[in-house]
This record gives sequence, structure tokens and C-alpha cells, in this order.
Amino acid sequence: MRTPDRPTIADVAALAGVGTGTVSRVLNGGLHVSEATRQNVLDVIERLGYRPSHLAAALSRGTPRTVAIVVPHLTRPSTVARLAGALAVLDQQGYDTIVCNADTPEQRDHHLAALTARHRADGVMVVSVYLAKQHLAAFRRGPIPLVTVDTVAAGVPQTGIDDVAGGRLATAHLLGLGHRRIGFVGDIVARRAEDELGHASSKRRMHGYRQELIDSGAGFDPALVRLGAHGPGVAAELAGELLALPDPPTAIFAASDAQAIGVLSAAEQRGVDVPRELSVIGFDDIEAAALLQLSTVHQPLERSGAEGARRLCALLRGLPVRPLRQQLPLRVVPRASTGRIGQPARLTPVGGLLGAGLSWGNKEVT
Amino acid sequence: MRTPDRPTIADVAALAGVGTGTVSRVLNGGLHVSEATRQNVLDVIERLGYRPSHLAAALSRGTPRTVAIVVPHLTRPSTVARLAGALAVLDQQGYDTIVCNADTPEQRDHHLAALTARHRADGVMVVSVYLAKQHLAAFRRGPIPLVTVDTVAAGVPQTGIDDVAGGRLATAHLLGLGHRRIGFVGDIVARRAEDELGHASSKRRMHGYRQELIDSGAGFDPALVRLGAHGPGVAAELAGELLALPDPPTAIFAASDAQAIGVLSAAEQRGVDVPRELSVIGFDDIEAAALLQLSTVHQPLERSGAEGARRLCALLRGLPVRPLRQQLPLRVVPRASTGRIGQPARLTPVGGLLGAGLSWGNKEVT
DNA sequence: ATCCAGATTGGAATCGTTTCCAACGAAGGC
DNA sequence: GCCTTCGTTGGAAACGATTCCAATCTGGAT
Repeated sequence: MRTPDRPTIADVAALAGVGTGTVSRVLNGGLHVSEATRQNVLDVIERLGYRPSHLAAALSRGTPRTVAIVVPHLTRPSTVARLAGALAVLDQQGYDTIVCNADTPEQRDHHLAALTARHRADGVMVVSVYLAKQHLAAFRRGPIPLVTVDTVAAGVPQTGIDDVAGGRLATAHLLGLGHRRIGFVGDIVARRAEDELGHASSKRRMHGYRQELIDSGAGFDPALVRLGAHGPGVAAELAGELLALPDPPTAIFAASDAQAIGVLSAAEQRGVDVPRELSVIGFDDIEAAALLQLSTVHQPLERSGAEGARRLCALLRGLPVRPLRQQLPLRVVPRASTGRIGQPARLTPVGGLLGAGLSWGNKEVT
Repeated sequence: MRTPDRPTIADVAALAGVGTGTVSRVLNGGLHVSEATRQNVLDVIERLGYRPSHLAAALSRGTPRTVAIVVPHLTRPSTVARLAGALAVLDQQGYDTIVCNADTPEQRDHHLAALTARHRADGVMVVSVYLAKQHLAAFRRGPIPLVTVDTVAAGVPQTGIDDVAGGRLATAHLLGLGHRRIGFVGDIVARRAEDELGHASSKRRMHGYRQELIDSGAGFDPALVRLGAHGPGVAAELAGELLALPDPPTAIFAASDAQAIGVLSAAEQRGVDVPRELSVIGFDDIEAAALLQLSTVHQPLERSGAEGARRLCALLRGLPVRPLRQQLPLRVVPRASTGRIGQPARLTPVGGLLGAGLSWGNKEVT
């Protein structure tokens, strides 16, 4: 007593009275096949409930038509936006996409090792994840086509933004509003490089912040800098420390919107009015930023994923990918969380939501 | 002039002076291989830069060890949470995961057709997507192991919640606070069934809302129901209509947090104080709900994805999956957006953020 | 010294396609 | 009426692993 095997192309060919080659041709576009034969084969396929094996086809063809994407912290809004952008392009280009989530350096190493040790994907796109020398070496040995988004790696096509310039933009915005004591809340860097999962952007944004302060003459005060784990909770604590200083900052630049939201929370808890007593600016322009009327530096998140995917596709076709480092534009989006010192404007919880053109995950019908 | 082919297992075997079987054994755990041989083979593999073909292995083995997940509107927070939960389990079980995003019914049909027409994944998990008869028939014909999350399909293992009960919970919460005129803002259903992508939950939640109103004696008033496309923008418009009624509701139940946020926005714009003049409750408990101090009905989103994945794995192993319909628990999370009519409490923009134990995409270190 | 069990090993068969080449038939030009 | 030519077709080889069976080797028991 055994299960009858699933029908193969040979079964179809036999029952239809044709050769396997003909069935294969029907399956793939039907070129060089007479209409009568085509219909006959199609009927038999239907009758048998035949389903071609993707594996066998891919093996024979020589390519899995699959790419892998490695992302850190899938649930972060900025990550998802990038992923969605990439998926749209890859889908349209006919690639299956394997998604690898890495919440820890161990998971990152595990996924990267798996992807480089075996030939399972045509190419790999790495998002926001720090790639160490040994990772890059593994990719080069393959050699496995690789592109990165929001992270740099020697010799690898990359799509991203100029975080330093972004840091300068945010700081310049605050300086332009008359602020001189400007605090910074950002991510702490791991003690050992290999413990660092990714998201090195905070460090670069801080660099821009520092440069802009120095260049403008306002001066850089290390006492106004607080670093901690990513997330609004920790950021709120850090902001609390800044607000408790004898001479607290009149504005705070947070390395991400998530952290800026923590800063807003800390201000709220301490009864510090935003933006009259404290201006807050974030970075990324995630959807929640519009909800909270948070001023921020906008970066094209979804587009970054799409561009990365496009470049990976080009790479897979053997086309030249230039420039190696693609930079997407940034712009400050002023909202209600920043203003001149002592200005009477009040931050409203969700005011102006519609005016901000907020959408929630899909284009809205109007 | 041709590129030298990538080395195969035969090349490794030849160079190591062993048979292909031995190399294969080394590759897969190294059972029944002497340590000396193992090291020798490993050395040759390293020397040649040999990478086993996942495709060939999968074909020979008979299973791709891959599952596909179909999700609608990837960027919606609730969807991502479910996806993340599923990925964690599948990863740990050694499956690769292909993610298929469907933003339109056409994309849904395209992905489902591709997954059922060819044998590319061991099993499929469908999240929040409406499955029509022909879709189910295609899966059954395979037969392709299938589980669903947040959507029902005849005879298919399903993980979800009791949306009707959830609707009752939300409504009961408002009734308990003394409200009698309670409005509803939810998703409109497509005119033709095949145009419906998914997210039928709104309809069921409304049903619970209606039942609870009737059972409690408060009565159901169709004039207080407004339906439209999903998203805060449209929801804000609809809420605006409700608030403009001669005898406006004192509370609004929105079918999702995204829509509840739109309702909050509408109230803000019209100067209606929440919760003194209007109570608002949402559904899902996405992260933004905590930020905005939005009362809501909590459902275990991430867990639903994880459970679905677990059940799919069981199915793939031929284990029994019971119960067919798994229901996860719901609970009301009262926050600052609901209160008794005329109560002086004020909604603060981000107040109590920390107390709410908010995390942003990853566990925070404390 | 002989035999046997168990560990190790080689290699052929197999998985289900695609692809290439040779063969065939019909149509059209001369 | 013959020879091209082109569109169709059949079938074998290739893709690169796994797996199974038989062969070999080892060491201990008798």
C-alpha cells in the first residue's frame, strides 16, 4: 500500500502521446508548439492535476530565481518600509524573495553563513546590517551578488543617505530657530565591533550634529549628548537626564523618530512644553511622526528598498551598477514639535493629521 | 574562453580521493565518516571554495524546506507583527520563508496561482487574506498544506480571534462607562466578493458591536455607523460626519487602531475634547496605540503568526492539527481615550508612555 | 586461525525538469 | 517534380545533489 507518486512531466507526455520536450515547451510560453498539441497537453495536465516541480526546473535551468533579504528588527517601521519597497520590485521582476530577520548578531551570522555556505539564492540584499570583514570575504568567495541598503561595505553597491549631512540638516534647522544649547539622544555603540548588529546611522548623524554645531559657532558640548539602547523608552530616560541638567538644552535632536517620540514623552512627563520650552526633531519620517506632529528629517525609506532591489537585479543580469554608492535625497519636515524659543505655539496630539497627508499602509481612496 | 564551472560534489570527491557519497555524508552531519576522512574532505571543500547547490539537494531530498507566506498590506503594523512572529518560528524550524505581499486582489490572485500551480513551497500560510472557493480548490487539488491566520476558510487550520466577541468587548467597555449613543467607524466591503482582498474582521467586529448594543438595551442606530476605505484619513472624515450629526455620539468604536487614530484626529480638529466629550476605542493594540494613549482591544498579533507557523510545521510533519480553529485571547486595554461622559480627565499627547511599557521593535535593555 | 558484527566507504540510480540536436513533414520556389 | 526552408516534434543528456546497497575493513570472540 503506497501513495501514488505525484505525476511528472513524463506521465503527462506519455498520456498526451507526445515527448517530454513538447510538454516543457507548452509549460514555458508554448513557442514552437501547434495549437492543437498545446490544447491537448493542457487538457492532460488538467486531468492529471500535474504541477511542475519548481526545484527540478530551477536546477535544470541553473538559477533558482530567488533572492534573499537580510533585515534587522523586522518590526521597526523604517525596516518594513524598506522591505516593502524591495518586495514590490523583486516581485515585478519575477524573483521569489526569502526574508531573513536578524534581531541579534548571532542571528545575523547564522543567516549570512547559511546564505554564503550554500547556493540557495541568486543574490542577497542586506539592509541596515553591519557587515564585518569575514562576512564580506564569504560573499566575495562565492562570488555571490550583494547589495546593501543603509549600510556601507567596501566594494559593495550601496543605496543609502548621507547621514552626516542629515545630522547637519536637523541641527541647522534648530540653529535657525535660534537654539544654541542643543542636546542629542542616540544609539549607543557596542563595546566589541562583532556585537554590533547594525544601525550605525546614529553615530554618523551625531557626527553631522557635532560638525554643524562647531561650524556655526554655537559649539559642541559633550554634556548634552546621551546614548543608549534604541527605543523610545530608553530615549525618554536619557532625555529626562538632559532636562534635569542645571542648564538644560532648549532643543533636542534624536537620532531616530522612535527616540524622538521618547523625548516627547519625557518632556510631557516633566511638564515641559513642546515646542515653547523644548524643541524636538527626529529622523526618518516614519508614519508615527506625522501623527505626533513631530518635526523630522525625511528620508525615502520605501524607495531605498526599491532602489536596492533594482540594483541587485541589474547585478544579476551582469549589468554595470553605478554609482557604487547611491545617495537618496533628504529634507527637513518642519512640524509642530520645533519652534523658536518662547514661542506660544502648542503641540497638539494629533492635530493636522489630515493636512499632513498621512496614509496608513496603503494609498487611501479619495 | 569560458568561465570554469563552479565545483560540484564530484570535483570534491575526485580531489579528495573519496566517493561522492562520502562527501555528501560529511556535508550532512558527518555520521558514519571517520574523522580523518572528514577533515580531508573539509579541507578540499575549503580549497575549492565548493558551495553545495541548495536546489540539487532539495530536488534529491524531495522537499525544498521552504514555506510561503501571503500577507496583505505589508506595511500595516498589525501585519508586520504577525509576519515577525511567523518568521521566528519558521527560522528556528529550519525553513526558508518566501514572503508574498498582496496589496490588491490581483496581486493576491497572482501569488496564490503561482504557489498552487507549481510546487515551490512545502506549505503556505495565508494571513488576513480572503480565500475564495477557487483558491481553496486549487490548494486542495495539490494538495498543498495550508493554514490561515486572521481569516477563515472551510476545512483549513486557522489561527485567529473571535472578532464578534472583540466587538462586544469594546462596546461593553463603552457601555460600562455610561455611553448610550455609540458610533462605529469601519471598513467598507467591496461590492463584488472577488474584489475583497481581506481584512473581513471589520464586518465581524461591527456585528459584535451591534449585538452588544441590542442585548444591553441601548439599541442599535444605523445612523451612527460609517464605513469607508481603511486608513486614518478616511476614518477621520467619517468620524467628522458623526460628530456633525444633530445628536452626535458620545463614543466611537473604530474597527482598528489605524481608524481610531483618524477618529482622534477628527475630534482634535473640531475641538471635541477626548475623552470628556468623546470616548474613542480602537482594536488591535498596535504600538502607536500606546503612544497616543488610545484605549483598545488587545489581540496577540505576533503570537498569532507564531501559532500559525507552528501549526503549519505540524501539518508538514503529518501531525494532527487541532483544534481546526484556534482562538487567541482578547482583552480590553483601557487608556486615556475613553472615560465617563463629562469626566474632567484630559488626553495627553504621549503621556504615560513609559508606564505603558512601550517597546519599539525590539526588547529594550534596562 | 577463523568468523562475524559493525563501522566505513564507493558508486550507481534517482529526483523532475530544461535544452539541445536530429528528424520529420509540409509548404513554397524553381 | 525536386529541393529548400521553416515550424514541430521526440528523446537523450545534463543539472548536482541524496540515498541505498553492496563491498571492504576493522577488531574482538571463539
